[in-house]
Amino acid sequence: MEIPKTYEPKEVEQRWYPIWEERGYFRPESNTDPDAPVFSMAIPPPNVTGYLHMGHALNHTLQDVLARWRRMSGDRVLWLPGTDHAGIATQMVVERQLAREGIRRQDLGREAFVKRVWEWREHSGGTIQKQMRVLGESVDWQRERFTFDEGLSSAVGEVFVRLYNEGLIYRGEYLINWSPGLQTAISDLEVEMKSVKGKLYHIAYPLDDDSTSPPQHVESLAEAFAAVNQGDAKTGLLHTPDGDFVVVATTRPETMLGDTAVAFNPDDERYASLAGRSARLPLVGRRLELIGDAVVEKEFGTGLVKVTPAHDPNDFQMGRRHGLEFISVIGKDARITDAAPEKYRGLDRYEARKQVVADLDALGLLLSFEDYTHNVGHCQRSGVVVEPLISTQWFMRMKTLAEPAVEAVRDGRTRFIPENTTKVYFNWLENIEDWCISRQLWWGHRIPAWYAPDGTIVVARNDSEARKRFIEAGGDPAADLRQDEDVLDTWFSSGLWPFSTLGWPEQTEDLKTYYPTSVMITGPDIIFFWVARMMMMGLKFMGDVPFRTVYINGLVLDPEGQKMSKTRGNVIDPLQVFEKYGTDAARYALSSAASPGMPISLQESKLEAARNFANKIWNATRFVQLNCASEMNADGPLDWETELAPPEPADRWILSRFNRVALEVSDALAEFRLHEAAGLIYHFFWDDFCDWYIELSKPFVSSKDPTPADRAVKRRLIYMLERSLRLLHPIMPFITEELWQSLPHRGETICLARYPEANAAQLDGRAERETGFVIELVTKLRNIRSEFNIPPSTPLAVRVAVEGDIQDVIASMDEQIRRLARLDRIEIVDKLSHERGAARAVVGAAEIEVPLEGLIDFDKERARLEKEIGKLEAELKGLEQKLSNPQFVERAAPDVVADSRARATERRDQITRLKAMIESLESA
RNA sequence: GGGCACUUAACUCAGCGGUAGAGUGCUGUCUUCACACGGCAGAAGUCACAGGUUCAAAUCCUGUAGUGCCCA
Repeated sequence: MEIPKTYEPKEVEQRWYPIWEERGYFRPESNTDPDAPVFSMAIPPPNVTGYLHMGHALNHTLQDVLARWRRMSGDRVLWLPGTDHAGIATQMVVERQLAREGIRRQDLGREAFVKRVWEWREHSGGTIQKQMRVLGESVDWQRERFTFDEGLSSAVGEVFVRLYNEGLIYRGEYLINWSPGLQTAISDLEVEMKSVKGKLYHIAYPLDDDSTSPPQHVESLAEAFAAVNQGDAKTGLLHTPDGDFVVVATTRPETMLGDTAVAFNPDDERYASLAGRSARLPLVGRRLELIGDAVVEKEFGTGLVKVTPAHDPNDFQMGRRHGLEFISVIGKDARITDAAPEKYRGLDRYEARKQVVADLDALGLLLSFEDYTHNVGHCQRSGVVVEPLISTQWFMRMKTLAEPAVEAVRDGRTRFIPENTTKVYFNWLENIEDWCISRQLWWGHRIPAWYAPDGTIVVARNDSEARKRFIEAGGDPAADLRQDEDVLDTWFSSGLWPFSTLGWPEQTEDLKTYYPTSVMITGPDIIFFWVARMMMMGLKFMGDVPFRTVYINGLVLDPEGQKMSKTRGNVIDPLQVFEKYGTDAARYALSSAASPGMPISLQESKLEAARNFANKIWNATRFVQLNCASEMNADGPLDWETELAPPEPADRWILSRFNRVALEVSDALAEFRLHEAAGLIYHFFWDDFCDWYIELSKPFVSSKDPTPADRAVKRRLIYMLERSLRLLHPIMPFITEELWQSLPHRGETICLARYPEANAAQLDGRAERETGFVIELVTKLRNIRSEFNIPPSTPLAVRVAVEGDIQDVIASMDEQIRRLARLDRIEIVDKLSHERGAARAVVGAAEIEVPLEGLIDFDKERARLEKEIGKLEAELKGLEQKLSNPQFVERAAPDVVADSRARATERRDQITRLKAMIESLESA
């Protein structure tokens, strides 16, 4: 059999997934144990529009590691895949396509447009699924769901009806965020605040003006304003020969066309006299009330603000509190409406701004304008500045839903990892506002509300139910009921995901079995959008949390630590990365970098290291295959105790190390420290298994005429390798399956093989100490060789002065030590010699001596030993300082004190022996 | 403006009360019969700064500075 020297991941990675999928390994039904614990996850559904990005690759890898680990550990695992119809995003994609054909969606009409979106989804919808298969994701494809499925849609209707009947969904006219770009209402969360450089304008409104015509030009107001405002604290009350004026500050002068009041803080002494007076609105002529309201900040501008109740959230509230008029002067097209003076009608909001400013200036009422950086709400999807305006929409009342969601995390029914994300979650839920759920789009779940000609609203699950209820309530059977044209916010259906995917509102077996799910792994950007809403909906409709644990993975950054974005042009395509380094390597790199909640900057060096690791695994297996062929036909993994000859110290050592690592890996995975698990396995495999265990085995496996003991060594190698592959499989599924299949194993796939569990009886402190000694001995000998530039081809001899058990260890591993350190002879002696041409070292309780006649000189050797002494003395000094402090001895934990004493004694002893070596050489 | 993180070897990051770690890079060396995507040996850090708690602080607390993310 020809095995390539270098691991070529591609072929291996293409081969296994179809087999895994066909044989149903990833279906929970592959576990036939009726008492198996259940582990379930619902995947965060990617948008159907798209393709997976690096964030998905991380997120999916982490989920797959957990799923595979739990599956191998004997759980009945359901990892449910699916996609989101992503209302706005998808509609935009298809509209853009149509635009290329020169068609607007309005030209097609609603029905044809929706059909077109479906067609497009059928056509390109498979991209994500393909990518997920490339990543090796162990999802149950037979349970795949889509938020626009029939079942999920009926869940949406059910929830809407129930919440409406409870008064938690209502329809009404309120100030909402309007996206002029998308021509739809959007929720608060879809508004992105961006810092924008604008201007702050100060505008004067005449006070107590009873004229019915707009005010005329006023001279010198600006100078008067400047005169009284020398310092920081501005005054907005001007007394002039032309009368009194109030000065308001605004960044949006065009909205003054809709002003219906001027407000100040009631505690602001400057303006106490203004209460009850009125002002006249320039350019329009409307009379404005002067009102006191606590939301006005005394420090902002002059402390006087114009109030535009129809175009600003704060002003809207003030308008309601004070019974002000709501005048909508900006329409959904972001142009000035007919409610404004004729001159401005039809102007775009920014043109209107220029015009208003010019006109105010002409009147002498524009007192100043200055550069001003402030935050402006932008539509997250279209990027257009959001226009707050009054519109009739559907809303969900959130406060009563939010409380149980807070409570469930507070009392630990759901746990967040990392723990500090709970603060973010609490903060949002505790300050939650009602949610605008209707969208003026065509792609989405149509709002299940019907309107009768008489204005009656009927909310029902479907058309016929609506009609039935309408008639029952005394409606005219002949009346024409029309369904609401609008659709629901995509997140409405996403919020139901953990139970709608399991069949709700039907009480299915799956729902009973897999809800609540075990873990939700998702990104930090959708804690509010999604996690919080799933919590609320799950608690409301299932009476229990949707998941026991929420793991928030970090952002994936580019190699410079910058956020990836299309505008920056630094987006890394995961598929290209997976192609270049191999899927297993990329998965390893992501897992090993995933410290919970921490951002990951994707360095090439990490990917290279992971690729090298994969190559190492490949070659270690190659070594075993080439050298242990005679033992490869065993029926399954061998039992260490009964089928292998009595183990040597090195065997007990590796077994002990393996069990220790298996224990630590399980702990790490259970606590979601995947990066730690990855590192543990890496170092066990590379350092312990490859660098030492395989090397120690070489004298035995290469013999042409193997003894029973040699064969036992080979079997142990196979045994350790097979178990190591199982330990690694959740992180690197393809290479481990490929190699595992080539070794003696039990079962048809490593996916369903048992995850190695630590066996406490196989932990062996003594073996670890003994082999630890051998490792140190070999390392010191290699160090001597390296220090004195002795080529590997020159064999050396060593004399070891040591007592007791260690003599036996050396004797039993004589051949291995000689091979690893390239020695031709190891001699046990009572005492070292005095010869000057030799290098010496202290190894634990032993002393060693390497005769190097002619290769070294005494001065160099003394310098080397003194350097060693220097290191030991530095350590000893620290220890002695501690131990001489009575409070340390008194108060520190007894084992810490004992440990320090033991170490101090050992160091002192080693220093003494090293010094004696130098002395004996000097006197020689 | 408020909140949450981060600042550790040249770079990217673990560690988060008891002897400073990894990967990459660097230096030297070896084409030894698994692997040069490798072996061996090695150098490299006042753990941002300033206080405090403690017998003991990279680790806990407070403050300062810088960086990032989130919310308003």
